[in-house]
Amino acid sequence: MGDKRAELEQVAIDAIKHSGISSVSFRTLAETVDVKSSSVHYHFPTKGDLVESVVRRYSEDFSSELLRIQREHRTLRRRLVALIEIFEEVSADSEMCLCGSLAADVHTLNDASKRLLRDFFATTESWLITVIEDAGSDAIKGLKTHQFAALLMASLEGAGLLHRAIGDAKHLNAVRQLVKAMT
Amino acid sequence: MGDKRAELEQVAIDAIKHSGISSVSFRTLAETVDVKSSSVHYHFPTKGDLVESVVRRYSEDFSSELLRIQREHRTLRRRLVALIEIFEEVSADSEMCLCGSLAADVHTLNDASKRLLRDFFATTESWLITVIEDAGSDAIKGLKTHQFAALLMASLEGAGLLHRAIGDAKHLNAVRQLVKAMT
DNA sequence: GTCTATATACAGATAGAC
DNA sequence: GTCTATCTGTATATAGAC
Repeated sequence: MGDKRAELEQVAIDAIKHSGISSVSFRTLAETVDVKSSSVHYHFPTKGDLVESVVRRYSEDFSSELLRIQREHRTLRRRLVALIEIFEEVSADSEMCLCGSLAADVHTLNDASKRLLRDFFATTESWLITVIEDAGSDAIKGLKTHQFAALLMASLEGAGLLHRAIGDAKHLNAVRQLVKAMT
Repeated sequence: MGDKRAELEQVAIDAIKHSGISSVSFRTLAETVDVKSSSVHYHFPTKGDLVESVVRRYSEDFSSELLRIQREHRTLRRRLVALIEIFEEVSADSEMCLCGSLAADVHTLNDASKRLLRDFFATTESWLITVIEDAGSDAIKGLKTHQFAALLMASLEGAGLLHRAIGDAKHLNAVRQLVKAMT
């Protein structure tokens, strides 16, 4: 375990994805990586600093995944299904999107983290718009491109939330079905 | 203020819709209705009892709204738009669906409340299936009835979550557009 | 970088007087 | 039904030794 800071970030990310920011304390975090809570404060002076770091890291990793999808898949449908599969894999571990999870507790976040959350959703929707336009569409069955992107964003976050809460995959299945029906 | 118990429930409901269960404490609740926290414990022995009561009350009120929509509107599209408008009104107050808000903190709930949450989503989706079938459809543009219902449920909760978090109405607008495009 | 020790605040909950 | 007083646990955060 060379990089304690990175280790702490990863443990925090998993905990937030699993049960939200309120389940992350400096004490539990410290126990998991086998240090004392004051050592966690050495790496992250305040909880706000910790949250800021994990959102930044998660957003970077997620953007890389989006680029990988664009590289590995050529059709709109396959690209969208690949995105849905990311959400399905996270749900299979009883977790959800880190930013969706934090969105539920936005009132506890500092301004920098709020901005990073906004950026995450904006960036992901921009990617959606790009791959739709890349397929030569400016509308999908009556929905403008930006509306279809917003619908997918909301559906994926909502389905992820419901899956984590009640353990049912049907909502994510429905999103998958929507994509198959509309592309 | 005759009924302190009902008053406490209403304050708790508003707080949960606005910022989640973690924002509700016996102390803040007590101050809002001008009693002491021990008096809140008289009405609700534990926090679990309080949550159970508010979910039950919210679910009953919501079911009444669904019945009202069925009474006041005749076409599928108008009924679905009326449901979306409920979510839009809540979002306009910077709040979201109580059960969607609690879904994010499901790990803090007792078993009874978890069951009530599940029931809320199941009941609402059953209503959706009923009004779709009532319109004579067993599928909507490639989606089976139950899949379209699940998609709407996830979209509405997700859009409500995102609206509360980042203050943008575009996701709920997209759901409205979906309904217009598909009915 | 990590530790011990501690400050301070707030959480849920209970006992017993009125 | 509501109060005062209190218990216990946990949270974020800091000072200072090693």
